[in-house]
Order: sequence, then C-alpha cells, then structure tokens
Amino acid sequence: MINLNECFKLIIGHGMANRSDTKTRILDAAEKLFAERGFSETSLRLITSKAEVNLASVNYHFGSKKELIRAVLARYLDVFMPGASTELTKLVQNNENASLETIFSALVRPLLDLNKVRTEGTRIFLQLLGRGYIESQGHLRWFITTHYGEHLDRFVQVVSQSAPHIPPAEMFWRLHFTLGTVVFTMASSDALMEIAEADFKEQNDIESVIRKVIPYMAAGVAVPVSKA
Amino acid sequence: MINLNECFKLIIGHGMANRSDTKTRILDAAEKLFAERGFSETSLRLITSKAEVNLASVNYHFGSKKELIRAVLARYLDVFMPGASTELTKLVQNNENASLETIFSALVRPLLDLNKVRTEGTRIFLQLLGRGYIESQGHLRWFITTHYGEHLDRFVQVVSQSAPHIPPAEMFWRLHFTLGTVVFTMASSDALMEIAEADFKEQNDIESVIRKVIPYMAAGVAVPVSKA
DNA sequence: GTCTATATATAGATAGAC
DNA sequence: GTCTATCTATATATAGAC
Repeated sequence: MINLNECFKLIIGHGMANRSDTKTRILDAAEKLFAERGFSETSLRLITSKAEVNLASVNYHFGSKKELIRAVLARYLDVFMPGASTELTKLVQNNENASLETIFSALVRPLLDLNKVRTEGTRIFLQLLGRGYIESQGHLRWFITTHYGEHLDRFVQVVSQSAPHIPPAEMFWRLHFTLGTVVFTMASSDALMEIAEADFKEQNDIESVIRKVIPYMAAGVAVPVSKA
Repeated sequence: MINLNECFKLIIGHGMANRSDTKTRILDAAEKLFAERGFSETSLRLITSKAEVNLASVNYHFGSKKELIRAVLARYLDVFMPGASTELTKLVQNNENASLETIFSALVRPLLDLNKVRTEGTRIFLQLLGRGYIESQGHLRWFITTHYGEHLDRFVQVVSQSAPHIPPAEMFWRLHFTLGTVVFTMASSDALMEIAEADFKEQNDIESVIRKVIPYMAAGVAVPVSKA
C-alpha cells in the first residue's frame, strides 16, 4: 500500500515536491500576502499555510524572513530593471529631447510586461515596492540601491537631461516626491480603486492608475523653481 | 525620614505624579517614537521606559495601544484642523480665485504653529500622519475621516473651485496622489534631509521641505487632463 | 527536502497588592 | 493611580527524526 504522495515521488524523483517546487510556492504565496498586507503584518505562518508547505521550509530555503522579502522583490527587479533600462536607451537614441511624460511613459511597457511573468504581476510589484520603501528601515532601500544602482542612476540622468532647468539638488527632492507619489498610490491602489468605483462609478485597473499618475508626476518634476 | 517622592505627594496631592502627569508623559514619549519608527515597530514597553512610567499605565489611561495611537494624533488634529479651516476661510473671503499654490501655502502657517504647541511639533505631526495613512489598515483612516471630515470636505471644495477644469473623479485621484507625496516625504523626511546634506551640502528643516513640495503638488493637481 | 516539536523572544493586556 | 508579576498570544527560528 503506497499513498499518492509516495507515488509522485517515485515518478518525479525523491525529495522533489509533487506540485510546483516548494521554493516557488513560498515566493508566490509570500508576494501576494506582502503586497496586500505589508511585510511586518504578514507572518511566516500565514505564508506557509497559504502555500501549503511546512513552516520550517521558509528558513530552510531562504534562511530568514528578511531574505525571503528580498528574494520576492528580486524576482521582479531582475526582470523590470533591465527592461526599463532598455526602454530608456531606445528612447534616448530615437529622441534626444524626450519630454518627461514620454520618459515616464517609457516605463509603462516594462511594468505591464510583469503581467506576463505572473498573474497581477504589475500590481503586485508596485505594491511591494511601495511597502518596501515605506516599511523597511533601510535593509530594502540598501538592497535596491546596491543591486540596481546603475539602472537608477541611468534613470536619474535621463530625467535630469530632460529638465535641465532643475538644479541637481532640487531634482533630488522632486524625484523623491515622485517616488512617494507612486509608492503611496500603489500601496493603497486597491482601496483607491474601490472608492473610485463606489463614488464615481469608475472602473480602473493598475494600468489606468499608472496612466493617471504620470501627468501628475511629470508636471511636478518640471515645474519651474520658484525664486522665493 | 521621608523621601523626595513622598514629599511631592504631600504637596501636590496623593496619587498625582510629581513631574508632568503620567498621561502626558506617555503621549509625549509615544509621539516621538511613533514618528521615528512607525506604530507597529514601537512597543508599549519602549514607550513606557522612555516615558519613565509603568508599563501598565498605558492600558490604565488609554485602554489599548490603538487608542493611544488615536490620542496621539488627536492632540495634533484638534489644533491643526480648526486652524487650517480658519486660514481657508480667510483666504476665500479675501480672494475668490486663489491659486492652488496659494491654497496649499495657506496651510503652512497652521502647520508651523504646531511648533509652538510642542517642540518639533510640525515634523512630528506630519510624520505621524504619514505613518498613519501608510501603516494602519483602516482604523486611523476611519478615525480621521469621521472626526475631521467636515474640514477635509471644505479643503476639497476650495481646491476643486480653484481648478474647475479638473473633473471631480480626476480630482479625487490627484488629491490622493498629493496625500501620497506629502505623507511619504514626511515619513522619510529625516533620511532625505540627511542625504541632501551629505550629497548637496543643503541645510533643510521641515519648513523648507514643505516649501519645496508645495509647487510640485500644485503643478500636479492642476495639470490639464490628457485627452488620451 | 520535509516534517514535528520546540526553543526563544517579544508583543499587548490584566489581576491584584499597595 | 501606580506598581509587580503574570497571562496569553503570536512571532521567528531551529533541532532532530524521517
């Protein structure tokens, strides 16, 4: 008498989980929960129960919760960052003086491509990014800037070139205002879409929200510095 | 032989703490820690040890941590909200068609007045607001909208009137983008000011950051709606 | 690799003496 | 009103059998 589980093991190899592998199941469950509830409000217990894997497997595969968080984000950043850089390069080649709105819009395609990688990928990624910048006291900021710094620098460079009337120090502030805008919007996007639906009968998805926020941010970044 | 503590009790009444009263000491310690570290990262143990009061006194005076959080915010909102409404009223009386930048700027004085109420009051209040909107899953949002809804409605009304080319649904989104901008900026203001100092030798305080962010937000809210 | 069981830490909240 | 001591819940992390 052998049970179903043992039967699978015989077919696909010993020690290999039947369904998709445990590591992936953890990442998939974790990213959804992190995006919805935030990092500190999501326990490993909740993750492993949703993933239908053992509690101890998180530490086996990732070492700690912090490293799991980084792994969840890395899976997206490794796709998005090179994609974004490619788009920026194409843009600069074709159009020396692209507008800010064009530059921001160039990031939309790489963002939406994340939906091909995983269901609701775009929404989840942006919410994760939001949570990450807001919640974590440094370790994610550090992780992102050290691992993807060259892409970020490239972005800053292209934006600065497109708005040469903004001095570097002012641009620093405005890009952080922009980060705040997008990060907060994405972290609360579910709630905001619900309200927009209830109060204005507006149907939105993550793309339409992105399209709304781009003009706002582009106008803010480029507004002339007041002389006061 | 009586000690100093007993002596104070004899003078100012029994059961009354000598220093400022326990409730206030808790509020003062809590608001600093909440602003710096966020709500869920701040334990009652940390608060009471900084306040030099007993752990149990939080529950005695406030009932729960959630209620303490609300009390901390209420102490500021009760000053700020009426002040802001007064400024808006004055503005509308003097100037039917005030610009968005003027409207936002009208809130600066009530904000800075919080520095008179308590040391670093402005910074702490804005950081708390940022943390509150970002962290809490509803209970603070609910508290703010139900207790201060009329002031918020008034603000929305004045802004909408100043940008009549923006339809209400679009204004809803843009005001939330604005909320995100200010809230994220304030929650990370300490880090941003440090970086600006290190990288650009720029000395900033909370007022100068507010002055920087206003033109950004005003431009974003008023930018014409794209026809796409 | 995966499981059970547990170590260890820390949280919010409360009972009851004073 | 304030204290000590403790309850209860929940967290991350790990040891060791399989």
